[in-house]
Amino acid sequence: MLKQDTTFVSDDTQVPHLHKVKSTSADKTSTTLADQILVQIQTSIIKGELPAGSKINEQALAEKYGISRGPTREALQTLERQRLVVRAPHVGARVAQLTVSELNDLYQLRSVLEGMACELAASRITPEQLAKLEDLLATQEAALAKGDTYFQEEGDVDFHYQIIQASGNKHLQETLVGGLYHLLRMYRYQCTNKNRPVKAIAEHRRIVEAIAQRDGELASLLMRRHIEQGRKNTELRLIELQANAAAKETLANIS
Amino acid sequence: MLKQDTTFVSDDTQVPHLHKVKSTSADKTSTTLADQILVQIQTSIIKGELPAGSKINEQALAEKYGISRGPTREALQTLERQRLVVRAPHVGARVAQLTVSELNDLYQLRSVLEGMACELAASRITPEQLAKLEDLLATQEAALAKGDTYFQEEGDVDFHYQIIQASGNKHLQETLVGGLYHLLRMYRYQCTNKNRPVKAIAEHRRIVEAIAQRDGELASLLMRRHIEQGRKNTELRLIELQANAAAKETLANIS
DNA sequence: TTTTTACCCATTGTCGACAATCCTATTAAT
DNA sequence: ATTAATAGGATTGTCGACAATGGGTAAAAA
Repeated sequence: MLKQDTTFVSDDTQVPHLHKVKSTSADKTSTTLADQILVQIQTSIIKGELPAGSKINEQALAEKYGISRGPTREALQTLERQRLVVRAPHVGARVAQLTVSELNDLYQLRSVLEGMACELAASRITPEQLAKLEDLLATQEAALAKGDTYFQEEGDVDFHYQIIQASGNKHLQETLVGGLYHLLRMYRYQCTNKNRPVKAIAEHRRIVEAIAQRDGELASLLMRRHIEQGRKNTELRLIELQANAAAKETLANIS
Repeated sequence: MLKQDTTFVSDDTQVPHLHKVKSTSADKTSTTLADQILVQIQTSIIKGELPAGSKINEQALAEKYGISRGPTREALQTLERQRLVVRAPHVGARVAQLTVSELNDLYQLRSVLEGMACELAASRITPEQLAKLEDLLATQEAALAKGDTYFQEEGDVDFHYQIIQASGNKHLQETLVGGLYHLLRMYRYQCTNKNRPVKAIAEHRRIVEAIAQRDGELASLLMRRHIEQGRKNTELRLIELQANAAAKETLANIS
């Protein structure tokens, strides 16, 4: 489920007192307006409701969520940090474009970083974390038996997330979770590779085993291969997606 | 000199048509207010004029630069992305704290990323980029002969920066330059290790040679060792710095 | 027709004021 | 004396309006 908010305050149980002043109440989330709409815009982008490469109008976006441009701008800046949005001064924000070369850059970097995470996790993971990881794996395998594709996707994100957590390196965590993962999810969602379910889970199992045996080198190798598989898969889908788009484009231009 | 602005538009040669309509022309400053004060606050933090761990008051900061809180807040959010500032909702911003464990996390990550950069650079660097890199190295060696410590520091940043550029991986560049490098500079500036000048330059030379010979594996190894040297150096200084601070603290409490 | 130029409008950047929240100091209670 | 509760002040979050910039359109020149 990839915890959204920003690190600190890991476990707080403060009662939010839910006194909504404006708009529809019944929100579980309190903190700040910018944070609330952030996750909404996020999912809009990842799902493609805001199409890749399209321009974003601050005013329109603000009105859509019933707030002013202030928090909207802050959310956009956060989305820029997450690589989901590109902004230029005095010009505005656009949804990130999905290109093959960027996909490769992204996965290349991810591969190195998660390889590093595995190596660290192998030497630092606690028994509790390991137990949680194995639980998750069991859940995934159960879901696989039922052919549940949605939880499959979520489970995969969780799997990688837990290993990153177990690495214990704060900057690594921030870089991956705060910076790269959202864009990754966008590629994966829109290139809709659901998927190679059987093999991926099997690869997960082997990675966990390597970590459990404290074999960081092996875990890292397996993870990098696992990610490379995902990259190939996504790349193929992206190419055909773009071919379709290009075809539609030229067709429209001719008519 | 670590190029400040935000990636995209790598090589454009569009003529801006310089048709200043209003205000005084001949300003080098354009773009946006937030960007302008950003670099000022940046250097204030890196140099320790805003002490590590200290609270930042938006209003006071805005007044100091003669602007309103709006752009100030945006600059602070950017500083958060650069790891120089930590913000909490409804509480505010603090300058990042320098700790030994974070230093290690940071350098560990940096080591992996710059190793990766070397490997990519070795296979992708262009003759022009290589020439520029060797020029820089020559300049550094010349500066070393004169014992010029300031350009030494700047030159080192430039050296690593050029290799990162030569890697050609956009996300890697953004992660290192946009995300990690500023905090790194802060550690290095405040732990004031000026330095191990002779050895560092020699290491630089060997790295460049490896890249020129397209030996990415060797270049990566040398780079990782080079960075580890820097880490050790900085760690020692940081420890004694914090020991001093702690001593002063207890002394003040006793009196 | 094509290119250049000038203007207008849409959009972003900035400001000051108000609302909501947190921190602190003072007071009250055990 | 120590802790808990409360009120006040200080600081952050949000809003609406205005200023400044860029893009697009239409007229003018080639």
